[in-house]
Amino acid sequence: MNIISIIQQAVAQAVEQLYNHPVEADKVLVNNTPPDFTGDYSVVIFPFVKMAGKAPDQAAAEIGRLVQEQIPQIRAHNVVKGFLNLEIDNSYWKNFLNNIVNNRQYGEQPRNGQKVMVEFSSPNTNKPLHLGHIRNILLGWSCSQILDAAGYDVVKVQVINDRGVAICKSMVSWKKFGNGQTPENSGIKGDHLVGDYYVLFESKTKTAYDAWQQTDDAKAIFEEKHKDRQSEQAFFKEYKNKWFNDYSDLGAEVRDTLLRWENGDPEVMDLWKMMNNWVYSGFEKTYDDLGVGFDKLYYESETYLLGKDIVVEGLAKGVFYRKDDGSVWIDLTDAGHDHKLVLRADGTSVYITQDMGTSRIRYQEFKPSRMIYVVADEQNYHFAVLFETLKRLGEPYADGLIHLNYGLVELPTGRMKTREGTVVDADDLVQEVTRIATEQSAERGEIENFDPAEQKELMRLIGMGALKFFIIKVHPKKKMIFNPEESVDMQGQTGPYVQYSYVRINKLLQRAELENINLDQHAGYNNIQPQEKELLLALHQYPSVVREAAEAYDPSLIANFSYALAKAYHRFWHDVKIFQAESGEAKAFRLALSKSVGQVLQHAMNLLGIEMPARM
RNA sequence: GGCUCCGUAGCUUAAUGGAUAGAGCAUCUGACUACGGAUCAGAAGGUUAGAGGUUCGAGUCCUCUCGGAGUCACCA
Repeated sequence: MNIISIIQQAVAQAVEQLYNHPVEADKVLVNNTPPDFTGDYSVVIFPFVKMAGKAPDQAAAEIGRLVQEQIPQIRAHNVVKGFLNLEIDNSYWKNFLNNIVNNRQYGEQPRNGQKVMVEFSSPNTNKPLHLGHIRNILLGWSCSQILDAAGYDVVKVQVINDRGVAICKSMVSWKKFGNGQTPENSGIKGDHLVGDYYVLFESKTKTAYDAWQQTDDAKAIFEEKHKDRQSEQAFFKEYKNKWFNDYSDLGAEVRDTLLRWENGDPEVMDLWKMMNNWVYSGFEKTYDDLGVGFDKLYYESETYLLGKDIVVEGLAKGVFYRKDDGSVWIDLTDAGHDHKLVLRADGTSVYITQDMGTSRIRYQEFKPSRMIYVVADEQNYHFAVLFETLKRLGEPYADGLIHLNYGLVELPTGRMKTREGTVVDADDLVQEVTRIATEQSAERGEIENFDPAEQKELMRLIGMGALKFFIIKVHPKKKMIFNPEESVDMQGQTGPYVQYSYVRINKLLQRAELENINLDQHAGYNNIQPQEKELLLALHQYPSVVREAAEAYDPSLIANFSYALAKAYHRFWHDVKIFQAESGEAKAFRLALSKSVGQVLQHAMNLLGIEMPARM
C-alpha cells in the first residue's frame, strides 16, 4: 500500500483513539510539504481541532506522536501552525525506487473491465482541418490514452459529417469552375482542394449577392421589409439566407444537388463519393502527422435518418408531444431549458434526432458504460438538451453521457473566420512548428551527423512536441488565444523542455551501459539530497495524477506534472554530480533515479501523444 | 433579456477549501573550459475584476455589481 494511504489510516485511527470521534481515512488531507519546511508529507490537522477540543498545535503533536509510533517508515515529525509534517525514512524511498526502476507500466491502473467511448474530431468534409480541430483532436486523443492507462477499455470514434449543404456547395463549385482538377493532376492535397472550391463558392455567392443588392428588386424588398431604423447593410446581412434560397442561381443548384443526393441520383453520388474520398485521404495524412487514429467511424450519410423510431417511442411514453402541424417536441422547461423540436412537421429529423439515434446504436454496438463527446463549448446547450431528453426516455446509457466541452481557440483578433481567411490551417501549422524546430536545431548543431531523413523526423517530433504541449497544458475549459505570429515556444514551459530532460537522461544511461554500471547497487546510499527527494516525491505522485486526470478528463494535469518533473530533473542534473558522484552507490542511485524519471516522463508524454527523441 | 462559462504579474498560465498565490515568456543580472546552455541560479513584476457573506482558513463556496464569451434555429 502507498505511504499516503498508510498515513491517512494512521491519522484516522489516532483521532478516533484520542478524541473518540470517527474519521474517514480518505478524507484526511495529506499534502507534499512545502520546500521551506522540514518533512516530506504534511497532514492538515484543522479538521480535527473541534473534535479534540484543543489548540491546533497541541492536537497535531498528539496525533503526530501516535502516527509515528504506528508507522515504522516515519523517522521524524514536527508541528508548525496546525500542520503535522512527517519525514519518511530513506529506506522507504530506496525501496520505492527499486520497485519502479524497471517497471515501464508504472502509473497505470489494473484493467477494470469497463468500456468507455470517446468521440472526437468529427470534421465536415467540405474543408481541411484547422487549429480548432487540433485542440479537439489532442484533447480526445490524450483523454483516450489517459483513460486507457486508468484501466478502461477505450473505443475511439469520430463522426464524419459527409453530407448536407456544405459538401454540396463544394460539389457545385467544382463542377462549374473546376475544369476537371484533381489532387493528382494539381498536386493539391485532397481536403485542401475541396476546401478551395468551397471558398470559391462562398466568394462567388458573395459577389452575386452584392450585385443583387443594387437591383430594383432588392431595393423594393428592403423598403417593404426592413425594420425601423435598420440600415441597408444590417438588413441584407440578415436577409442573406432568404436570398440564397429564393434568388441565387448557385443556391438553386445546391438545393437541386442536395435533393438529387437524397434520391440517390447516380451522377451526384459519384461526384460526392469522389470528392469525399479526396478529403479522406487528406485527413488521413493530417491525422498521421498528428499521430492519432480511430477505432470506428460513423458517417452521417448513414446515420442521418436514425432516431425516428426513438421519436415514436417517446410519443408513446408521453415524453414527447405532437403539435397540430404534426411536428414533435419535448418540453424541458422544468429543467431550465426550453421546448425543443425533435421531428419536423414533414417528418424529417433534425440534428438532435440524429444524435439520439447514434447514441443508441453506439450503445447497442459497444455497450460502453460511458460515452464522452469531445465538442467545443458552443454546443453546451445542445448536449444539455440531448442528455436530458435521453434520460427522460429512460435510455439505459443515459447516466453515462459526458460532454467534454472545451473553449474555442481564438486569434488575437478574435474568432477564426473562414470567410475572412483567418483560419489557421492544421497542415500549415504542423509545417510551421517543424520549421521552427529545424531553425533552432541548426543553431545548436547537435545532430548534424544524422542522415537527412532522421533529422527531418526528429524535427517533426520536436515541433509537434512543442505544438501539442502548448495546447494541452492549458485547462480544457479555458478558451485559448493563439498567436500565429509568435506561434509556439521551444524554451521554458514547453514540450521541447521536457523532451530535453529525457535526452539528457538517455545520454547518461547510454554511458552507464558502456561502463557496465549496475544501477541496483545503491543499498548503502543514505545521504539523499533535496534535489533527489524532490524527484522521488514527484515520481511517487504519478499514479494518482493519472487517476485524477482520468476522473476529471483533464490532460493538462499530465502536462503540468511532466513539466514539474522535468524541471526538478534539470535542477538535479545541474546541482548533483552523477558520474563524478562521491561513491559508487551514490552513482548507482542517481542513475536509477534518472532512469525512473526518464521512464515516467516518456510514459506521461505518451499519454499526451508526444514522442520522446533520443537526441535533439 | 433568460441560461451557461470565464476574469490571477505586461503576455500565456498553475494552485482536491489549507502554510508566504507557483511557473513560463518578455525585461535586467549572473553560471562549472564539459554528465549537452532547448539548461541552471537570481532580480523585478500580484489589492487573484470589485463589494459583501460563510469558514479556524477563500483565487477556490454563496449573493450582488462590473467586464468578456457562448447559446437561446423546423442549421449541423
